[in-house]
Amino acid sequence: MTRDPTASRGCRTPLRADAERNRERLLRAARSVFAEQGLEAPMTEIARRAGVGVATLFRRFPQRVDLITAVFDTHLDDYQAVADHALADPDAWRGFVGFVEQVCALQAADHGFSDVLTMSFPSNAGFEAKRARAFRIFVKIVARAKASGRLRADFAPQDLVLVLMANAGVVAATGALLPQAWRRPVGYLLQAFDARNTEPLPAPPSHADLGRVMDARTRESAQQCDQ
Amino acid sequence: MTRDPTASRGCRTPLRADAERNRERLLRAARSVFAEQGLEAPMTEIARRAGVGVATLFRRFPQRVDLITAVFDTHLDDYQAVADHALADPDAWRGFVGFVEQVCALQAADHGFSDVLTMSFPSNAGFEAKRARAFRIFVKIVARAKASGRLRADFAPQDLVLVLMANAGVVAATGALLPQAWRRPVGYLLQAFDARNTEPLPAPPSHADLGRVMDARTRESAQQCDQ
DNA sequence: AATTAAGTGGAAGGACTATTCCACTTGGCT
DNA sequence: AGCCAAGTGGAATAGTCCTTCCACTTAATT
Repeated sequence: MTRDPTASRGCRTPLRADAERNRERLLRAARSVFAEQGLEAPMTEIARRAGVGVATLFRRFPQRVDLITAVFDTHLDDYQAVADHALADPDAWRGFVGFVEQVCALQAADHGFSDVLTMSFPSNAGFEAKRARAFRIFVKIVARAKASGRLRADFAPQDLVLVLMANAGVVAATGALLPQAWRRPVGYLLQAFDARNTEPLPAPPSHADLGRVMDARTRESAQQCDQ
Repeated sequence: MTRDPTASRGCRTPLRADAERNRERLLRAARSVFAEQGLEAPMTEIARRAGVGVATLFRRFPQRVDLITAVFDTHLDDYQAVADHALADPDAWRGFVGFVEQVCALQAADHGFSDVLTMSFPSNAGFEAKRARAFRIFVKIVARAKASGRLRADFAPQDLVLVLMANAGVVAATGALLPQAWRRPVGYLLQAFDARNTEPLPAPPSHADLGRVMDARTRESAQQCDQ
């Protein structure tokens, strides 16, 4: 994409060419390890797969969370693209359904991303800004689908987070053995979101509450103090 | 409940009185630790809370799985009781809905049980027999609710397992911070199970497939070889 | 009260992982 | 070509947890 070696990170002094090369090998290795094993994969495994020493990994990404946000930054772009595409769908309901299905498919395809979607990373403002931007698109998708009459009026945008948590549970349990199993519960949920279902529901958690939950999840998996 | 000290386990020689006392303290401690921290809580923490040495814990329960099945055996009785109660409900649909809600509530109340419900323990035949018996009741609950016309015809009993996996995900993520958050996605799912929703769904996993998944989950969390 | 097999606690050993350190290497510049 | 700051790998340290071991204690029996 970019040729400027400084552009890939926000640092003052550009990395030496070999260091930049190693950084990219680390990102590639981390991407596949996180996808296979989740966010708590051993750092040594990532360094080994990248073919560099662990010191190089820790010098470039002092905290696990730095590596995580660097790896999944591009995934958030995919997330955003899926949202944009859904909003552009001439059929509002189909756009909504497609968005939920595709995001759940992203979760199923990447064990790490599955968790990232239900955690927050306050130490990386850019990362959270991307998430917030995609979520704002989703709010529009929801509004449009409600206006079309197909999405029930009491659907709350926060429900997406609950869906992602539920799907993460299914994907974590069924994993590689039944890679399509998640489609069934997601199918049920999508039908429940149809406006033909009008029975009252328990109240959704507030946006702020979910933010606190997502923060807490990050903190418990990263036992080190940040900043 | 029982006064016969041999009755609480299937062993030949009864335990010495002090040993039996320690065994019960261990079970009580493990119950609360598993509930709070999940099935992977440190063994030393359990021994510490029981006020005994770790050796006592390992002598009585050589493998973690032995402790888990001993602790959750009584929970399976609750599970069974909930199923029996649901089947006895004069309103078949209300029985079905109540069963799903109550089992999900059991998951929310106990982090360990939440996982136990989606794992299998082939090394403990009695444990699996109890689970199978409760599941057979659930199959009847399902058949009766379908016959009443309120439960959609394409609901599969295996869907319960997927619901439990999804709920485990929600409960694990929202945890103590939002102890009621699970009610909303479960509410959605229950509405989706209503016969008014007739759109086709992705096929459910077979019973055998889910059995394999549940076995695999047990194996990965217990890295030791069994038997 | 004496005997002894059963039971006990805590230390020790071993596996695994995160993180730091430092002697050595190398890219980029003159 | 030669300098040197930037960069490197792997060893060393530290922390956590599981599991075993063994010298000591105690319940039950006589």
